[in-house]
Amino acid sequence: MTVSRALNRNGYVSADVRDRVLASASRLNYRPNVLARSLRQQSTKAVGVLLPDIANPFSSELVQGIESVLLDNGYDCFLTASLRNVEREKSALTAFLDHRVDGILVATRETRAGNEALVEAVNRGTQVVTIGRLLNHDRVDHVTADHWRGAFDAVAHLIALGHKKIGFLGASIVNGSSLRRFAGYIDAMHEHGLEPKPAWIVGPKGESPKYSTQEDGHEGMVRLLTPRSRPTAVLCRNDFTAIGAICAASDMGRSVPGDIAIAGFDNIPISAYMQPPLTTVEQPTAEQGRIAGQMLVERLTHQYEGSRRDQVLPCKLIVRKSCGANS
Amino acid sequence: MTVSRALNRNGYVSADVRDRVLASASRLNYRPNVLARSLRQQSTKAVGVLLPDIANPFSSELVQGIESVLLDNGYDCFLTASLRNVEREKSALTAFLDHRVDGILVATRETRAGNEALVEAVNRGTQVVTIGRLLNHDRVDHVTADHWRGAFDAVAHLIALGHKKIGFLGASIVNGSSLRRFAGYIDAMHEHGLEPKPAWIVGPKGESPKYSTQEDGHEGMVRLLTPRSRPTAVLCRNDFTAIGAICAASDMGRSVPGDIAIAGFDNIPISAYMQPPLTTVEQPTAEQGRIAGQMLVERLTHQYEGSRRDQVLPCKLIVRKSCGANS
DNA sequence: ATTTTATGTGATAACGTTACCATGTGAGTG
DNA sequence: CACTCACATGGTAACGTTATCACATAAAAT
Repeated sequence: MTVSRALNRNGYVSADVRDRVLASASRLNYRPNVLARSLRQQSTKAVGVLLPDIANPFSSELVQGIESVLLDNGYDCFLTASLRNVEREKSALTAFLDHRVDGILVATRETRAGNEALVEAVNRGTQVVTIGRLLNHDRVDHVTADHWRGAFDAVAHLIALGHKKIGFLGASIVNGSSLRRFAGYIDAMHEHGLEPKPAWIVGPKGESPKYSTQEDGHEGMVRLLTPRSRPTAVLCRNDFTAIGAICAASDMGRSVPGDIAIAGFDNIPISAYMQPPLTTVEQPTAEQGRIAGQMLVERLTHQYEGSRRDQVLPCKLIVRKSCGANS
Repeated sequence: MTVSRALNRNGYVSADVRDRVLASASRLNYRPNVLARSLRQQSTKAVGVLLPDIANPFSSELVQGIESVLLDNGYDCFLTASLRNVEREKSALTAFLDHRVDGILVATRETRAGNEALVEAVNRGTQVVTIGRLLNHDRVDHVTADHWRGAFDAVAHLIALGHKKIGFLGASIVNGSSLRRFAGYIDAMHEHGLEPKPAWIVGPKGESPKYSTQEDGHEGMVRLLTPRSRPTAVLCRNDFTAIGAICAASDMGRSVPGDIAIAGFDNIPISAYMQPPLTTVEQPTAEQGRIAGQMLVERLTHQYEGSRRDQVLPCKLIVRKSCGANS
């Protein structure tokens, strides 16, 4: 017990004893067994971070924000990537719960099964904070960027440049409603008295909500440019799809932005280096991570115990050349 | 005890009792406490994966390979990103050790401090396998792609296309020797009777080994194209720098590959969608992950207890348009 | 002188598992 | 009939910590 006090520097220990304990510990290369400590204290001082995938600047930046807060507060972070796969997500969550993490940060897109698993986690006493994902639970805080307004602003920008036939790449009309970027596009069109035509909207074909890669963007742009009624501008679901779309347009002999303007979303670092540089919408990613981390820490330390907090951060339009603006 | 046997399905338990136990467990939403189990069994059935960064298709693919093997063998994986920062790497490693992972997979670039920490981990009994990183220890297996030959082949390709003034972007002559891609470039030049000029080689300016981003590539290409003695082709350290380089060339009014041929390394998914599509060297990333995972599992289960194994996998040249080959 | 307070040390139990051993049953064997 | 053997069940201790309590001493306050 005295040793424990000496190592943890709490309680009364004489300087002499403490020094001898610390000296022995360092001589023996002693490291406390976190398992035993966690078992006793019923707390691991570890949090799990559930990411959509990790080949993604978004995830990386988010994690930086998260870790900056959590490490400072004495929590270790363990990451897992769900690969946008429900099974993987559930098993990752189970792994976190089995390892008794104190809290979980979730940055994956919502799925039914995932939500159920999360609610169960909360009911078990694990604190959960979501990032860019809705989870209807009174004790689950939430932080997100305003994707809706980001898309709205991007469309407004395209309209200001004279475009009227504006398409969206990355959502299907049937199940796109949960994608706030898509909703922002639709609402912006209506707001400006324009009616989005179904032929200008391409996305996943089946039930799958996935449509996030360069391949998808390429395929989608081919579909957009083939029919008679073609858009003159396209807002893409994210920068990856936008990059695929630029490539497809170029493959089909169309110039960007001359024949078709293309805007992305997320402002991944590479988008500034495209030919042409990509106009896109930036979201405050690291900031979301920091805030989510902060919210989680406040829950874990009982600094905050109230009901759900929602924080929505603004996005920012980054104008480059892919939409023809002269800046 | 009987309950433990019933849940773990080992030892003798009557069918009746087992069913009742399982029924109760499921009714009570029981989950075994992994901490207690690990404490008792002196094994967590978890492995830590130390990644260079996570905004990287390389990491993502690697993790897929790793997880495919480890999950099948009953091990959970926890990821950490060192962000190419020695302090972060050490603290991540400490976190793994403190949480008593059974094994560690390391995919970061070697550093002195990192190596020392790893050797200490091994001496504590934690199994370590490295990926693309040398660690001189008799019990540490190692898997890597043949970066040297990949670069060698890429240079040979450029030479076959008629280039003689071939540069390298991403290493400095002083501390580039540990970068096998750079060594492959140098050796290929000599092998073909060409002498690489210092002016054709750009990389980090100080001690730092970092030179991996689009920004770096852009900056490097500007430096390459400014002086009188300019290369006609450049092999870049990776695809990110190559993409930055293409952008810089274009910014300076040079055509790729007309004025300057550019090759990358890694074949990240986006490289096929560049303008022009990037000629690059592919490494079998997921395969490295699978093999490393397999080696680790064999160590952990005592299926293999011999001395160090080294596995080197071949790279593959992916010819696209950025070097002017007509395919 | 007595009581309080601050300081220091250690015994004990508990966290939730499982390894190991002890015991018990009933069937089959010599 | 005694004996082995497969099957079944449970008691006990241990993994490495720390919360709690108990106690001891010395200094300070009454």
